[in-house]
Amino acid sequence: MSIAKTYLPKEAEEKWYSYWLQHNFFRSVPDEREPYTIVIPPPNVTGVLHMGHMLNNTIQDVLIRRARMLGKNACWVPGTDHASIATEAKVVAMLKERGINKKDLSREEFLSYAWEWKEKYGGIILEQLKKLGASCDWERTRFTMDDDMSEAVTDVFIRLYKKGWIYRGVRMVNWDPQGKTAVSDEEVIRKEVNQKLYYIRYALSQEDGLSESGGKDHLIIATTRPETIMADAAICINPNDERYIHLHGKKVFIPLINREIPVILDDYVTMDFGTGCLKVTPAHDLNDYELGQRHHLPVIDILNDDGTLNENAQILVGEDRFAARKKIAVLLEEAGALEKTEDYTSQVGFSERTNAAIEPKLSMQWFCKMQEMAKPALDYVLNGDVKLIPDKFINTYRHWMENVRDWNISRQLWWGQRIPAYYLPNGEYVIAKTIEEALEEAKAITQNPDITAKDLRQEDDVVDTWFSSWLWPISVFDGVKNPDNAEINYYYPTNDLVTAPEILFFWVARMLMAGHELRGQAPFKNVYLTGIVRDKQGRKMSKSLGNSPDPLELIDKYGADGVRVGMLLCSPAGNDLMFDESYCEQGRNFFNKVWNAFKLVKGWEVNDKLSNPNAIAIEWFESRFNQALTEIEENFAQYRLSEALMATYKLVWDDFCAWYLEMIKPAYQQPIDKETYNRTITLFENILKVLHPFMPFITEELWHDELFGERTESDCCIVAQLPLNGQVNTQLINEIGVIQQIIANIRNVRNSKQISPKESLPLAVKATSGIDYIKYEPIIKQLGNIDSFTHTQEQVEGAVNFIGGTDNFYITLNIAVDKEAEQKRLEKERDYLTGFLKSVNAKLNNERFMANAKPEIIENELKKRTDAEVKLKIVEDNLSGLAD
RNA sequence: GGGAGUUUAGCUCAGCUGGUUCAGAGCAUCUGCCUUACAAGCAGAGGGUCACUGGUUCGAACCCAGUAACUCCCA
Repeated sequence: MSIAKTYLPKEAEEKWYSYWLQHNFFRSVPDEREPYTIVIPPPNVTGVLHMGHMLNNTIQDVLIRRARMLGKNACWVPGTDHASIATEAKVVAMLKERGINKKDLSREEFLSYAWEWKEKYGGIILEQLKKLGASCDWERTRFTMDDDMSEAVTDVFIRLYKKGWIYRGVRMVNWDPQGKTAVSDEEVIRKEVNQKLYYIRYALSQEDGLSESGGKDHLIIATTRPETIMADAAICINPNDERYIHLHGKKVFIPLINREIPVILDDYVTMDFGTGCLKVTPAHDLNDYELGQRHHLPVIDILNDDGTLNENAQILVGEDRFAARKKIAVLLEEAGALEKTEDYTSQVGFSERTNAAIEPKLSMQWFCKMQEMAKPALDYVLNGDVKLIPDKFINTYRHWMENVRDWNISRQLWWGQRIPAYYLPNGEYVIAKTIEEALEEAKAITQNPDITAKDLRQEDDVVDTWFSSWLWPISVFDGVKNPDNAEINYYYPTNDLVTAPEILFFWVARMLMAGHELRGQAPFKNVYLTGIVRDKQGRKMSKSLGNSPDPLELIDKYGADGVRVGMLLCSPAGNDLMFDESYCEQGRNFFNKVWNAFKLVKGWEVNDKLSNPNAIAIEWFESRFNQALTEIEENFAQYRLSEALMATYKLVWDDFCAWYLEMIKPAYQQPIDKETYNRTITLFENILKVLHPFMPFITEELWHDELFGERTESDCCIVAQLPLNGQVNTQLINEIGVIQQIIANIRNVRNSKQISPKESLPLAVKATSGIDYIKYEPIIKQLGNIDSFTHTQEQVEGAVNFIGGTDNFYITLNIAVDKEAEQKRLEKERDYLTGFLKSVNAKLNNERFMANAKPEIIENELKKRTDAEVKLKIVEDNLSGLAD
């Protein structure tokens, strides 16, 4: 069987992915092996695959594949998240396109549309992940609104309610007027916005003849929200503000509506911001709300849920808040109440989901107490039971957990798990899993046996999506409803969680809370936090900027293996990565290199009669391989995936292809001996194993080549066991290091003298180092194209020389040596060595150094000294030889 | 305003407990090569005041203090 000139990723990818599926290699069921578990951060059903997913899932797949090859029972649970706000918005938009208004639908009707939408689009990302090679156990695919997952959510709600950790209350919430729902603090994105600061004149009440005493009949406030003046409950000034002493105890009129409000004193007010007079609008600003509470001010809510002004506003009723802002500015101007406007930039919150400007709004919501749950969740991280990688996130995490506020868990939406609260006609409510249970309880608390299900009304709100996804690592194994089942006992706690730092609080912290509360154990041991994928200019990749490549096109262009390698090459843990397609190109070049190396080996003819001349090369590479294995292992242990990949890359490209294969490569059209051939095939197989987690497809493709002999159906690279660490001959590695130096020097001489690599050269060595060059002669000859290699005690006249290790080498050329240039070069080297020696001696002659430095460091300095002395002598000898 | 982080070659990053030939890698660049696995390649080379200023130390990219720039989080 011959092998194609280049590797064709697409064919191999399709072929092997379905082969793996057919043979159930991704499947995991509990057995006696050690489990290794990852639950996928479930992507939103609304999403399409973006570069963040590519990175995140490449990392997870590398970890999972490696664990599988280490003999663990690797289980990667996939699934999707229902993403209540985002999905509901999509469905509403879809309905709108079809000419259907959500308001005209019943809850049930709307939900059936939503499910229809989910069935159609909800699995797209998972399908796309398959193209990347993701080895998830697809039989375990879960959705956060699967019946049993939802039941778990209800159970947990009831459990926490019974503990007194869930309560209902009026709070200032972040209101999304477009989604018409409250959103949590974490779902509000603050952005700098260019606004105007309106300076508005409020007339003072004249009842006590103030205009004479104060000389003024008005005060001026500065606000960015003039449309909320109708909701003002007071004007607040700082009691220490000397400019306004005359206002103490006075009252003012709100312009346009002429409602009278008091002037109150509170040192909350910053004197040097605006005019120092603050309008207090308790219904529409969190700080004002708290101020209002302190001063017992009325709460006047002038906004409807959709952001339009209501009757309480008296004017501009029905206008949208932003339209109202423009109009009221005109009205104020006309009324002579607008002093001036100024440009002003400030932070405004926007809904993460709908991008609508968030409106602080008072409303009745359900809350989950955080205090008790935050403590153990923080402790897991602080005492190291759960490791954050990189650990710089511990500080942020701690800060958040120590300042956590109660979690608003209700959402005024339909898509999600409906809150299991049932209201009685008298306004009381009961919490129950079903309406039947609710009815029982209602009868009990009201002492009224005649209550029927019809008298009960279930809460309209659903719970926040995170209230279901915080159960994810437990509920995917049915561990909420059946806390002692075999699966959860086997797979929980999971090993690694790979996610973005942005959702450290949203999700990771809450999973820790739920894990502790429900199982007394953190849900995972390590949290690997990936960076944000940015473009070359450092901008976050986004649809609106259009700066994100289409992942599937990338896979098409560079192969899944190329893209995987490309992603990892530029992804240090926790740091953002500046993605550039050239990384994928590098990945593609890499697998191409592997392919070509394979072609070389495959092309060899074996002659049984030949003896093995390559024992040293083989032993050297085996040692290097074992050394690299350790290095790779250490990198993985520290989650330095890009470095593990780089170590693999260099092992394959440099050590194996550039050195080993060149060392053993038979001359053109010459056969190779059997032993070298067989050993090389084994080495190649080991290389495929090490490469597999990074490049699953090409390695599987090559694995099945007949070069490796017959394979049984289930003998696949994906389930092969990684090679064990073997012996490392350090002396051999060091000596080959010197040999490599010598060869580089020979090539350099050729290059600088413009001698063709085809022209063989004579090499002589004057050795004192004790390296047995005879042993390495075949390698030097083969790689340096040397025809004779002689040992000498004398300097070789008229030859070019160089130092390899601490020995002096000569190449006699049949062209004259440029003595002057040679002298200059040697002088330069002499000066360098002299300087170097001086600095080493300075250390060694320093009493404090000798007294304080560790023995091995002193030993090292001594070695540096002897080496430098030897080299200096060589250089000086060569110099005097040149002078003769 | 508060907190955290970053700053090392043209780019992206390593650099562990301060001590290995006066700081390493990959990519990019330059030079020479279509050398029979690979031009998606081979061989070689150049490239750094470790942000800045002080301090500690026999010794600092690394520890300490300050400054600057950038990024993120919270208000």
